[in-house]
Amino acid sequence: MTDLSDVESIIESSLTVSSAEEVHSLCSKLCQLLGFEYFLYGSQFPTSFVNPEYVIISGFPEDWWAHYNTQGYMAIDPTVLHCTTRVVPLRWEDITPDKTGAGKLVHKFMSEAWDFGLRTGASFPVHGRNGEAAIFSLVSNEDNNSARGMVLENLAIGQLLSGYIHEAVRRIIVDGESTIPKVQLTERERECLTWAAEGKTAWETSQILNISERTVIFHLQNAAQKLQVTNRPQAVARAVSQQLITPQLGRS
Amino acid sequence: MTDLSDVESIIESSLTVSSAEEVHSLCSKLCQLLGFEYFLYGSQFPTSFVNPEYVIISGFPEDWWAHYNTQGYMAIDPTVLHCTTRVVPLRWEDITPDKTGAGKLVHKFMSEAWDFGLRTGASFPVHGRNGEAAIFSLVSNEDNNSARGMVLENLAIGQLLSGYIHEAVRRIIVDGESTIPKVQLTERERECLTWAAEGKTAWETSQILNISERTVIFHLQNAAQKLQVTNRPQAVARAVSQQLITPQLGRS
DNA sequence: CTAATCACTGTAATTTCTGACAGTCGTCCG
DNA sequence: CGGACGACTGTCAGAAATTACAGTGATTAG
Repeated sequence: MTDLSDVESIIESSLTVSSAEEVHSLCSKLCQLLGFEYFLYGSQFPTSFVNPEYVIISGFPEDWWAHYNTQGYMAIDPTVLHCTTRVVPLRWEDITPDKTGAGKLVHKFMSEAWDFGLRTGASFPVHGRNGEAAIFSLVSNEDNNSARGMVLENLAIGQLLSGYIHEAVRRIIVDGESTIPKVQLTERERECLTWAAEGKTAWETSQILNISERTVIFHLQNAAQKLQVTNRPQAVARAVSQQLITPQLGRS
Repeated sequence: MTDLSDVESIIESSLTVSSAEEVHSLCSKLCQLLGFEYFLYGSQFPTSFVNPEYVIISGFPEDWWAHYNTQGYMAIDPTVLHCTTRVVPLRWEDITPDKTGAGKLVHKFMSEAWDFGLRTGASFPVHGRNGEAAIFSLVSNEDNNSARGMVLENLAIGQLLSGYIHEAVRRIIVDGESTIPKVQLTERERECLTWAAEGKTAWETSQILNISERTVIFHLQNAAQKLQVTNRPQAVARAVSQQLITPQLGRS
């Protein structure tokens, strides 16, 4: 079992790191601490549905990672699939592809990973406040009961620390320089977008907010400009996926 | 430290529970196991931005919970605020409202909670695959260092189990009967919605997909009907928030 | 005080969306 | 084989959104 003070120290470090390199070494440290050889952090920010932004911090063997990318394995990786759809960790031993059709590819993928030293591990999903999805994997190159026991023992710690790692990345990447823009909407812009997302026309929204239809259009146009989008459906999609508008608390 | 086999048994139970009552007793069990007196599970499903669906499973003192609701405390509850914006647990001892303005209300709120026996605890955020946000709180009525130590020790376990609880609720509520409908879109409907969410007009989408503009409109109308919405922005908003359309893997 | 920001309003031309009409073609399943 | 379903296409009228024009008034930060 891992020492509580070590975990606390990693949490504290995660709150102060300020570059991707520091996150990398922090991950390495926690990886070692928990007894694993390899790690991988990856996240996807919903800046666009067709070309989302990715942030990858890899502690996987370089040749495997290169192979993974040239083969486009992300599309079939069962850990990625799990982490985009679930909120609980995936123990790699629980991956059981069927031998037919798509399962065959997954089988090949996993045996290749095994050959590169990625043998026993767990993947932790993190879903963030801005609609981003992240995965953090911890992997051992042992393939035995002791390694599997280690995975089980660290399931909770791994899930907890994945959250802190993700928030560190988020702070550095999104709130920092980055290609991922930070958009500040005004109260009115949010209101108008919310009602648009609710299916109201500009005129209907104007009745709800007791302002003129023209003003509603004005706010929606300003919002669209800030979001760098060209029309209302796209503005609504961005606002929703970046969680600039969220279901109101305390209603219903 | 909690026994690993107890945690495993709770995880297993979470996979088979089939009613809200069973979830309640499962939560009670884990609450006791970790040494707490009270729990609360709450989640919000983004079925609508104005009237979201709530699922509450309360193991809080009844009179406090009634008071909480009549006062509309959800809007100011710092644990709710934390869990809607963060992905890591909140230790209640870290809540430090300023004494000015809104902080004053929070202060009042917390001292009232203390009076009802809610004194030391932690709240765990869970963000789900369909844009839903959940909070799981574990609370002790002790207010001393041993209780605070207990919170710290169970931070990882609590975060892990919150995920399993949430998935159990999700399975029962959303995939079961429920007021939250499960929508199945066809491939074409998803494609058309995705491009609409990218800001493409029906005509532009028709060029991308090599079909007629009329057909794109047709698919969008069918999607809107399935989603029970009245126009395109709303259809896009629903599809995004229910993650019926998601950023494509392996691009960018 | 000045500049910036936000909330607000109007007109007019053009494009896009919505809704209601009416169909074809192919596949899968009982 | 018949029925259900998905993908596909067309026209037309009315409603809504987009773009571009041109402003007012209030508040706030430097």
